[in-house]
Amino acid sequence: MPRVSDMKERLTDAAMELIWENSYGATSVDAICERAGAKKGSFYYFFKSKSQLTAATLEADWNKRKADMDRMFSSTIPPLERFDRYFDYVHDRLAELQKTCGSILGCPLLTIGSEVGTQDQVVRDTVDRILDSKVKYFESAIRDAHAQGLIEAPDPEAKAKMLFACYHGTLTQARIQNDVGLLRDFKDVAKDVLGVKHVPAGAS
Amino acid sequence: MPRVSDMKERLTDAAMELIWENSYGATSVDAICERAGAKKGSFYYFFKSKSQLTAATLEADWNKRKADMDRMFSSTIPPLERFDRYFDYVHDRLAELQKTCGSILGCPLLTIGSEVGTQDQVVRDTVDRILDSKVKYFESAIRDAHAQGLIEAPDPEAKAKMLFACYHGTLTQARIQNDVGLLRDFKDVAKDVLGVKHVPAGAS
DNA sequence: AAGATAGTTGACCGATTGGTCTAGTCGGGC
DNA sequence: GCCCGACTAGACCAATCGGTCAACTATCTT
Repeated sequence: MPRVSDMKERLTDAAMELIWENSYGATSVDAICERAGAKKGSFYYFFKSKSQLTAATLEADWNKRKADMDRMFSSTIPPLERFDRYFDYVHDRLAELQKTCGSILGCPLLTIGSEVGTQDQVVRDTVDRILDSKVKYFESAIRDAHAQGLIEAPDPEAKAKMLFACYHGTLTQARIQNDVGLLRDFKDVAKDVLGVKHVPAGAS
Repeated sequence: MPRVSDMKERLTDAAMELIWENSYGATSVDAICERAGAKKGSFYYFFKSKSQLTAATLEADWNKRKADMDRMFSSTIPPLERFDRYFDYVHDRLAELQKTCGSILGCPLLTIGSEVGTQDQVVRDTVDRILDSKVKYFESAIRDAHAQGLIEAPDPEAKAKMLFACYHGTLTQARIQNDVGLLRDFKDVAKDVLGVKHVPAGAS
C-alpha cells in the first residue's frame, strides 16, 4: 500500500496539546491543522468530525500512557509505593508542562469530559471507558496493600473510587487555581485517605 | 432614575442555565439573549463581554446560594450533621435538575473554571474566590467537630481541603458519567474521609 | 510503466460567532 | 408636560466556525 503518513498522529498530538491547554470549545479545527502542519482536507480525510478527532485523541493518548501505568503499578512494586510513583509522575509531568505553557493543566480526561460530556456522547463514552481502566490500577494496588496488612480496606473498589475522586478533585483544583502545590502535597493526603497505618518516622 | 429593569438578572439566570448545562464555549451570546428574552443591545448594555457576563453570573449565583449555605452550616447544627445537610441539598438539587435537562450537571464552578481558567483571568479569579469562600464552611464545621471530639482533625484547614477535593472530584465524575449514584453514597464516604469515630449502629 | 491506493491541497461554503452602533422608547422627578 | 437618563431594538459587521469537494500527487504492487 502506497504512501504511509504520520499525519494522523500529528493531528491527534496537536489536538491534545491545544485542547488540554485551552479547551475543546476554544480549539478550532483550523488551529489544530496549523499546529500539525496539515490542511483542512487532510484533517477530514482522517477524521469525520472534530468530535470524532477528540475521541481518537483521548484514545491515542491513553494508549501511549498505558505502558507507563503498567510500569508504575507493577505487581513487583510494594503497593503503596505504586501510588507514590504515580503521583510523582503526574506531578512532574504537569510541572514540566507548566514551564512550557505557563499553566497547570490538570487531567485532560476530566477537563474535556466535564466540558463536552453533556453534549457529545462519543467523547463521553471514551472518557468513561478510560477512567474505568485507570481506577482499576488503584483498585488492585489497594487490594494488595490490604492483603499485606498495610491498610485496612475491606472494600477495595470503594476505597479506590474514593481515592480516585479525591485525586481528581485535587487535579481539577490545581488547574483552576494554577497551583502545583496541591499536587506536591497529595502523597500525604493519599496516605491519609487510604488510612495507612502509622509507622514511627525513620522506621525501616 | 427612570425605568428599573430585571433584565440583568434574567441574563445572568439564562447564562447560568445554558453554560452549566452545556459549556461556556458551546453557549452563544445569541442563545443567552434568546432565553432571557433580550436583544443584543440590552446584553451589551449590561455587560461588556461574554467573559464579564460569566463572571457576573457566577457572582450572582453565589450570592443567591450563600443564604442556604449559612443555614446549612449554621453553628447551631451539630457539625457533622451540617455536612449531611449540605450533601443532601446538592444531591437533591442535581437530581431535580436532571429531571428537567436529563443530565447530572455537577458543580458549575468546577466545570466553568476548568474550561476557561487557562484563558480567562477574570473568570478564573471569580471562581477562585468563591471556592475559597466555600471551603471555609467545611473548615469551621471540621474545627467544631474536632473540638467536640467527634473526629480527630489537628489540622482542620488541611482536612477541609481534602474533603473539598474529594467531594468535587465526585461531583465532576457524576457529571462526566451522568450518574447521581456517586453523590447518593457520598455521605458515607465523607464520614470515612473525615475519620468519624465509629458508634455502634442505632446508638443514640 | 501502468494502475491502484493512500494521502494532500486549498478554494469554497453557508452559518454562526462575539461585538458595535445608532436610533429610539419608556418612565419618574421637576 | 417635558426632560433626562435608563433601557431596548435590531440592523449590521468582519472574522471565524466546522465541514465539503474535486483535483492532484506520491508511493507501492504487479
